[in-house]
Amino acid sequence: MKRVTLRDVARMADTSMMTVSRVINDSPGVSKDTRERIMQIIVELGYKPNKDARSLRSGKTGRLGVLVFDIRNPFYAEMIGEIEDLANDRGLTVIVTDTNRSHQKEEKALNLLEETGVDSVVVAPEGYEFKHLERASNSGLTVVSFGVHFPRGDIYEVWIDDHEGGRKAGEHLRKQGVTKVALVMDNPRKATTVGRTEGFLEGFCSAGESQVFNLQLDWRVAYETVKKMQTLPEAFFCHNDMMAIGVLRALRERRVKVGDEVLVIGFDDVFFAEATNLSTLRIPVRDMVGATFEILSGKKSGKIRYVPELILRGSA
Amino acid sequence: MKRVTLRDVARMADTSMMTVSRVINDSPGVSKDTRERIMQIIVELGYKPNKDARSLRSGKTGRLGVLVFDIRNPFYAEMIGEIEDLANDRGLTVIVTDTNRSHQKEEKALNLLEETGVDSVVVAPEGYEFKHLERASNSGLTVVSFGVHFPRGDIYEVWIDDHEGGRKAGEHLRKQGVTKVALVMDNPRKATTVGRTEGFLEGFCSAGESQVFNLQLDWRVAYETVKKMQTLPEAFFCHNDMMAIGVLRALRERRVKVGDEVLVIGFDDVFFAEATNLSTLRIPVRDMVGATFEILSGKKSGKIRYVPELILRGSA
DNA sequence: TTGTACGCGTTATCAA
DNA sequence: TTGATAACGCGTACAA
Repeated sequence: MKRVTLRDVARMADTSMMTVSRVINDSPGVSKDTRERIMQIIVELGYKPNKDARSLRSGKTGRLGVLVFDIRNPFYAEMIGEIEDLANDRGLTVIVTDTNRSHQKEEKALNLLEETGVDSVVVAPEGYEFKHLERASNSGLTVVSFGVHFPRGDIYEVWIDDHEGGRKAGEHLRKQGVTKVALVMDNPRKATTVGRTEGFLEGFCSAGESQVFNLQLDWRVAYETVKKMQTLPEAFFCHNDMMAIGVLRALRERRVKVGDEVLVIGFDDVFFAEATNLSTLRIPVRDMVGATFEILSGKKSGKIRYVPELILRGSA
Repeated sequence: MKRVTLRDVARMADTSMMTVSRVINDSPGVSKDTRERIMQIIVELGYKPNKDARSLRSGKTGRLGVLVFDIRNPFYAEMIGEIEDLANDRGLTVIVTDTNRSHQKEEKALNLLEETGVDSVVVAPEGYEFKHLERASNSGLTVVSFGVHFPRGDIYEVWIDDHEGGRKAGEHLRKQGVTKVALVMDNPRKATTVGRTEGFLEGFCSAGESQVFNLQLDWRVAYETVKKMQTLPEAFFCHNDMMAIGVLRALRERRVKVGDEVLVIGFDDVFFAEATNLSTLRIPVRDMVGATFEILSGKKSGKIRYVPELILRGSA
């Protein structure tokens, strides 16, 4: 099963490799006759251009790297799905890497992608450091930070305004008359956590008592934490829907009526938020991926901001 | 920012490209001195081998293609996550494509992967046709079907015994005294659907009345179907956990006590099954991915079978 | 409109 | 132990 090459096609068509090359690239300068004849032979032989040779020659890889923070979180799966759709339309190959919630792995994976060879990288970063992103960007890669905002970082971004999202949640709970609230958040070193927490407290106006938990980003941890709480607050604001689902489970086991006795708000609006009737802050993934590709294609640049929308369902 | 090549390193080290090549490949035949000297220069210059050139030269791409049926379903996200882990250990690059529940797209994506160039493909197929898999396999690619069994297909498989899984569910419900059950299944043309349905009916022993719905694989559709049902059965057996979550939502809105008045069993055991207390048939994704890599590395071959385990939680 | 020659970065082969 | 040369498959520059 030897691979069919340009040379084989040329030989078969009794012409030069160059002419065949022109045909497969739709370049001008080939007569209709020759073009058709060659086309036929290409189909006959089942010729497929070798992309590695092309990349080697052209310097462009036609590959797009995607680094996600946690592929098991449906938010990122959704993001990948949307990216794939657009990438496919543009004939790009998508290389996905799960950084598994580890900053160290994020750096490693980024290096690996550079070695593998990609034209650009979309990163949903851990959100603490950004030096590695800048470095990659400086070394000639187009880098887009997806979701996370680094005000002092010099990289492209399609970011979500965490502060504003938090504010909306806080404001809503205050208006609902909530006075005692618990925040089930991620690591406080991250920009995301700080934004959501501070935004919330601003919107909540210190109207009452608030307690902040900074936990590992894992629904099970959230579950166990709430399960063990001595006294429950009147509401929970969760770092994302995954954490929220853990909280919901704990509340269910404690036989608390969610949306009535205790309110819960998540963040992201993944599919199971709707399916489990969870109020949450919607991140417009699809639009954001669209913007990402506009950056990749050079139509836009800089830092593009999106604001989450508060989606009210049964839980709050 | 020109790329540093082997030639640059060789020039700098005042030696030949070949020697440098030997160093970066840990090949024998280089003196300790030269090796160390070259190593140092490699670090100094920040040299990274160009994988495209390597692939071109060696014929091996170091790339693994993964085709999943629906990346938004956490089952597949989990599968990808596990594959990534093992691929990383082996220095493989993973190229993921979501076939978006479309057989047509599955075929297209497979072709695309062949053009992109991969050494092997793991495909979680739609599960109706398998000709395209055989074709790809015959053209020199290592193809592994993940999850789906094609008894008459001549391709490697790491498959899950749907029939046995269904049987376990049916048997359990029968023993619970259920007599009226509804099956919320996928397209009946698929091997998976047939296996789960027939297995269930066998285990259920036609002990009572059963009604089969063949729906589009979408939690929303499942939700709407159950929402509209005139009379409810005593139990639901769902094609997967995604469908089950739709059923659960409908039941909740109908104010039915799940696990008490109506039982529900899913399939897959994704993370939200545990979080929402859903009984289900667990597919050992991690083990299966391990087996997949044993096939890829040539340590195993043929068709490797796994049996789902019935995980009982509150819903049944 | 068509063809020739060279180079992209690497490795296999063979010779020194 | 080291190096020269060719080749992997393709595209660009230039010539015909």
